[in-house]
Amino acid sequence: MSETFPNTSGAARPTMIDVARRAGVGLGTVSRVVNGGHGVREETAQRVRTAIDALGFQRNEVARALRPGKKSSSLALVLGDLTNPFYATIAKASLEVAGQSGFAVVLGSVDEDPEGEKRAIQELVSRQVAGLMIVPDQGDHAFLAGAGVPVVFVDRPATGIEADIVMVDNEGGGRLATEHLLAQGHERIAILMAPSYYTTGRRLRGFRRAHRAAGLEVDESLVVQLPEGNAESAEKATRELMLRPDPPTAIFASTNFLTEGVLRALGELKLEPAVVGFDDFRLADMLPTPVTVVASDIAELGRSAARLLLDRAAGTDRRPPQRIVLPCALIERGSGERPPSAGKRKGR
Amino acid sequence: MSETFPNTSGAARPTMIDVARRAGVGLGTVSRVVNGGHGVREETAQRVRTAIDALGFQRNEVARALRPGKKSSSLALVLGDLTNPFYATIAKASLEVAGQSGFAVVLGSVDEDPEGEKRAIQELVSRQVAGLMIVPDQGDHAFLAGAGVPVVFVDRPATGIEADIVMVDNEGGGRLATEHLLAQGHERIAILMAPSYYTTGRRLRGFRRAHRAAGLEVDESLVVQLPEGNAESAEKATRELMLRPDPPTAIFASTNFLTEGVLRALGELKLEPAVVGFDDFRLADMLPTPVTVVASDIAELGRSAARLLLDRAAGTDRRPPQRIVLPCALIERGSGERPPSAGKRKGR
DNA sequence: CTCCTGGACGGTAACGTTTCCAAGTTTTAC
DNA sequence: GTAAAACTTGGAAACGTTACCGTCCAGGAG
Repeated sequence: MSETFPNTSGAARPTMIDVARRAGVGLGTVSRVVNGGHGVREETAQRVRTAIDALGFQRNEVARALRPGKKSSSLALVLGDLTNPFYATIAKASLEVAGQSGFAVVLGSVDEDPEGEKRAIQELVSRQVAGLMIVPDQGDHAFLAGAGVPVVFVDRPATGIEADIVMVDNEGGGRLATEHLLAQGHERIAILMAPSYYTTGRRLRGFRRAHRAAGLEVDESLVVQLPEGNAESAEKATRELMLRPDPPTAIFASTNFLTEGVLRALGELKLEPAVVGFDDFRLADMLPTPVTVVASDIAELGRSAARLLLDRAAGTDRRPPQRIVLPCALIERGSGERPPSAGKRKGR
Repeated sequence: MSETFPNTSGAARPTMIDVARRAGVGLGTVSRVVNGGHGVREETAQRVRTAIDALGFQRNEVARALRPGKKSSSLALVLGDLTNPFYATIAKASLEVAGQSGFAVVLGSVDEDPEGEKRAIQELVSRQVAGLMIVPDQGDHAFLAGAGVPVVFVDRPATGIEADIVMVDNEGGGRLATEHLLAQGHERIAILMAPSYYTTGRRLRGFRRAHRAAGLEVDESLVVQLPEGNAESAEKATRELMLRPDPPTAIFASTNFLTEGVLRALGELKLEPAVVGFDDFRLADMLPTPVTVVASDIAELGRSAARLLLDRAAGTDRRPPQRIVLPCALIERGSGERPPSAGKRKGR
């Protein structure tokens, strides 16, 4: 039968008052038992617990969160497209850590829209979350300072507010990728960058550093700033790049989606320059030429963020804003180890 | 300036009382204005709005949700591994729809653990969410009946409670995939199934139906029940399957992760039986042999679920439990169009 | 001019919890 | 044996909002 009608035991879920009445104790005592039972005689506590079980009582978290100081036992996570495995991994990892501490996670997904992000964040704050984990867009985040909620930024810093941040070593990763290509003898390396992401900028910096360290000039025409951060955009750019009279012999794709686009274009053109991508992705090792990437532990990004935020929310951690930087590692799979001469048409 | 210091009126965020004081009106009036402003003179309403803007007031959703009847404006979504693009897509889509109606989504991720799911759900219910979207595990969900919250099941039904459900046409999809392989002349088709999922069972049913319709017997030794639903498990099973004296000439992988495992094994063995997977996945078209799949609109699954739940929560929809079934379509890419004779060693 | 009607508004009682304080009870110390 | 200290316990006051119930005022009808 489809519970169209309130259940027989009465419509309302039992409250602490019901429990107190049933156990023959005061309201305060029930509360104490529910919150760990300190300062309650074991015998009394037992009686209360019996009543709780009998009634199927469950604390109303909303009422609890109403009390001043007591923030709700929820964290908020604001990020972009969950369909991007990068974000999904962060979400999963932070969910796990939060869950272990009895915290729920409220998700705010924002499709890379600066104004929408602010709205989403404020909605979440109005829900009295205990803390915010944000993968920030550009734009000022100063409005967060007044919110009275601890904030941890993930993957990239935000302007206008000083807060904890967990990120990967973008510059180091960019440098690693580039050095690897240089070591194969490549001298004309293109870099594809998503538009105005902080991370991409740092990766470019590593790219430049590696060149400088090798005593090479960066050909600025090979530094491609894409209009959009998706695969299509990268595919188009790659096609143009490779059809130039002086194409690069290697490509560094600064983002997982961009890597996909690059590979799509190359597959179509039947060209095989060396390719290194930033961030690992599923099936990277199963493509016609397995893809070499610079990767970091994205899940750890999410875990660290959640841990840090929980500590802040609990008031346990009163240190000044932390900055956690996770290392990147190169995973050689084939596409990044092609020599410069391989950039010719396949099967020449 | 970045509001580093609490605003002058005191650290706490402003409440309706602050607004009322500032606007020189009563508390009730502020509430009326915030909730649509009926029964308030325009002039007064304007004064209230001015005060709201001046103070940066935002309604405390927690306090609001405390009132009886008023559920919080949050939906809960309980699902498995967000890292699985299938789940991620559902999450993203439902988030979008909910967001458009001003609802937040609280996520409960459960790693396919029957007991953990119950705990997670109860935690969410205690947060007074307005509705639950659940991708259910096995196990009885009767305990939901008393929760007094509308429930929509996603992707698979649950026992013990009658509720709305949104799912894909698993049987039809399984039949479609199988018919396609049969049409290529395959007579020995293996099916790989994740353990005890409802969906997998239906897909098998379609598999059998297609055989029967073609007047063929199913070789039960080719119906492989995997111990786990991951790629590794499928990889191992595929290896064993293909090394048999009488290997199948085609494989139907009933899940996206399983498809991956199958391909991994085949790549290693350098064998090329026909392969059809259930559910599309990123890069499926870029693998050495592009992968033919039976796919459905997963995002629509999430959207429908959210829409349905919102209607239920609002009380708009009082129809008996609905059952929405989305169609599947075959996407031919190559791996499913190989003839039976191709199942030999590559480049023989 | 008075009475009545109706809209606008102010005040107050919930909602279910936590926290504080006072009162009661036991234990400890002398 | 008494006083003080420690521990239990009950009750009441918040938290910020909504809903209801009056009161007040304006305007129309008689």
